[in-house]
Formats: sequence, C-alpha cells, structure tokens
Amino acid sequence: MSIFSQISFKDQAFKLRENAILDATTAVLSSKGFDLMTMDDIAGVVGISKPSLYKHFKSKEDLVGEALIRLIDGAIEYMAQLDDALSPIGKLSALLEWALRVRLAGGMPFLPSTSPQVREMLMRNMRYVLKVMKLNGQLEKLVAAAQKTGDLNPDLPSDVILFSYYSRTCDPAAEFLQKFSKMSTEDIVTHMLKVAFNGIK
Amino acid sequence: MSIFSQISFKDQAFKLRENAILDATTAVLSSKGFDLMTMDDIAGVVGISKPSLYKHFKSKEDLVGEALIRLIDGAIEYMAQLDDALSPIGKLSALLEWALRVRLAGGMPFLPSTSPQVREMLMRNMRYVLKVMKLNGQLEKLVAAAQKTGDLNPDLPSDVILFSYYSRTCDPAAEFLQKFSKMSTEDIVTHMLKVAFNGIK
DNA sequence: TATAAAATCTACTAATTAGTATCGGATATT
DNA sequence: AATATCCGATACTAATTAGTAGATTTTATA
Repeated sequence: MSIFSQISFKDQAFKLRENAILDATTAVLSSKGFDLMTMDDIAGVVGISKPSLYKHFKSKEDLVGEALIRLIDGAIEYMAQLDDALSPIGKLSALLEWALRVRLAGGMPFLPSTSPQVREMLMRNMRYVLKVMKLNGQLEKLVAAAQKTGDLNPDLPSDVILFSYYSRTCDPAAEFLQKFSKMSTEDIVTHMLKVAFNGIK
Repeated sequence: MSIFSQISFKDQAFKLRENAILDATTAVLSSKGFDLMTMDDIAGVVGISKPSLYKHFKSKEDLVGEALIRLIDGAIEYMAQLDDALSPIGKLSALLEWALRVRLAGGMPFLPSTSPQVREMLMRNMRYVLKVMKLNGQLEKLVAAAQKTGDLNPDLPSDVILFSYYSRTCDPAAEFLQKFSKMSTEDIVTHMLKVAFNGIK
C-alpha cells in the first residue's frame, strides 16, 4: 500500500467521523438545545471519547457553528438545484417545505431564534454569518419579486414577510402536531405550508 | 400596634416581595431562557440573597412554575374581562394582541415551546397543567365557533389552527422586528396579527 | 435598655461539565 | 520481530450553580 493511498484512507475515515459528529450534534441540538447539550453527549452518541472529539472541533462553540453552517449549506444547495423556471413564491414554498421535512425528521435545531446568548455566539462566527447573509440575500430577492407580482402581500413590509418566513421554519406547531396529533408527516407539512402562506382565516 | 395589623403588614411585605421575585423571574426567563437563568440572577435582580429566595420558592422548578402560572392567570383574566358581545375570532385576535404586547415588553418567556426538558418539568406541575387545560378549553371552543362561521378556515384541522395560534404568541419574528427594524411596537403588533390570520400571501 | 424571636445573609457542599495532561495501545516501517 | 509514531481513552482541573447550615442582624416586646 503506497503512502498516498494510506493517507487518503485516514483522511477519509477522519472526514467520515467528522460527519458523524456533526450528525450527532444536529440531532442532540434539535432535541435538547444548546445549553443542555454536553460534549460528553456528543462523544457518547458517536462512540468516541471527548479528547477525540476535540481533535475535530476546538470548542463547543466551534462544533455548533460548524453543524449550523452545514445546515445552511444544505439549504443553499437545495435552492441551487431548484428548477429555475419555478416562480419566486414557488421557490420559497419549496424551501420551506424542505426545512419542515428536515425539522420533522429531527434535524433542525431551534437556535438561533430562541436564545440571545446563542445568537451572539453565532454572530461572532464569521463563516456562519457569511453563509447566513448569502442565503438571506437570495431570499430577500425572492420576497421582493413575489411581492411585485402580488404572489406575496405587497402591503406588508418586506422584513415582516422575511422574518415571518424564517420563523415558520422553526414553528413549534409542527412538533406539537407530530407529538400530539396522529397526523402523518405529509399532512403536517401540507397544513403548515398552507397556514404559513394563507394564515388561519 | 396590634398583633393582627403587624402580621398583616408582614404578610403584605412578603406578598410584595414574592411578586417582585416573579417579575424578575419572568424577565430573566424571557431574556436568557430556563437553562441559563440562575437563582443568583433572580436574587440579584430582586436585591435579596439566595436563601431568602428559597424562603419563597422551594426550587428553581417551583419558581418557574409559579411565574408561568401567573402568566396564564393573566391570560385567563384578560379573556374574562373581554366584552361578551365580541365574536370568537375577535376574542382570539384580542388575546393574541395582548400576548404580543406582553412579549414585546419583555414579559413572555419562550418556554415551554422550545425545550422538551422544560416541557416535561412543567407537565409534572399539576397546578400549571390545570391552568393550561382551562385556557386551552376556552380557546378550543373559540376556534370551533370561528370555524363554524367561516371566520377561521373550516378546512383546516382544528388542532392545526390551535397550535399555530399558540405558536404566534412566541413567534421570534416579533423580536427580530423589534431588534432589527425601526418599526414601532404598534406597527409590529398590527403586522404580526395580520400575518397570523391572513398569512404572507 | 435587655431579651426573645424571626428574618436574612455569608459561606459552604455536591454535582455537573468544558476542556486537557498523560498514559497505554495500535499501526507501520526497518 | 523491534522500534518509532501516532491515535485515542482514562482521569484529571477549574469553573459554575442548585441548594443549605449556621452565624448575624434586625425587630418586637417587656
């Protein structure tokens, strides 16, 4: 076995484990939130020790930042592969649907919407902020375009629409329905989308 | 000074401080959330020592429970004093407006919507659960009535409406608007209500 | 003013957890 | 097979915080 393939194999294993760590982090974040998530939790789920975990990520802050960056990357990628012929509101609807499905599968943490502390922490993470700004820019354009055609209410300030749109991706109603009603994931997604765009009237 | 008036005076002071403690708890909960709120925080804000705090509430769990019970009592009282001539959807709108104003004034914690741990803790609190059930019963009736008249969408399952309604009381969009837009509280409330009932379309 | 009673605070314990120093064991080359 | 290198785990430190014991001060009455 040559030196090169060996290194590459190790790198591959390293990368694989890194992904497993990020998966675990996303899952634990989704269920317990940032404050209650411990590094021992993550190490335990992945099946490695805490020092090994610190070989990959230098702090809890860093780890969570990377997990969220991966999530936003997912959203950006999802946006990129959408059919360009789709209308602005069609794209917004598709992305929200994607987010709701990810959430219902247990892969979308509430943060950073809920805790100012966590929000501040993330805002110090340059890479995270850049990703968020990129996605936000795309969404702003879609909202503006949809307001122009009247597909979204032109009388509402655009930030009201945008912030409300974001909020729907972490709407606790979805989880309540999953937990306390016997509704299928499909139905929950359908209804949540309907409520997001048309309200409850 | 008679023994009776003295006792009553002491009781009064005790009650006053208890209220101050609950105020502080609600405020700290709203800003930091349950996990980051410490008993020292509360004692510090009120200006008493931790042991004195424990004279009033036997644990953090108990303290938070009482604070939330007081909040729900506020909602129930608000409902009770509404004009009975008001339509079901009028009452729902009024209560949501009340909740949004309380929230924007920093007096409405996110919990229990966000953390399963906190939710579980609260579910063990019988008095809290009873209050919640009482309020929930009233709201269920209002939703059903409003669906019957067509003021709320009759095609949506009633729990979708009810859970969505609850979610709007802790919609992070309100705080984002307060923080990042120059909008007045009045405008934020107006727009949030509009979005809640009519969506963003 | 002196004493009894109550309330309040200072200073502690025990438990948790982020982060690390060091040791033992696996892997690869000679 | 022997040795060098690297990886990971055990077992620690330091800091935080819920909850409490005991000292101290305040208040009320005689």
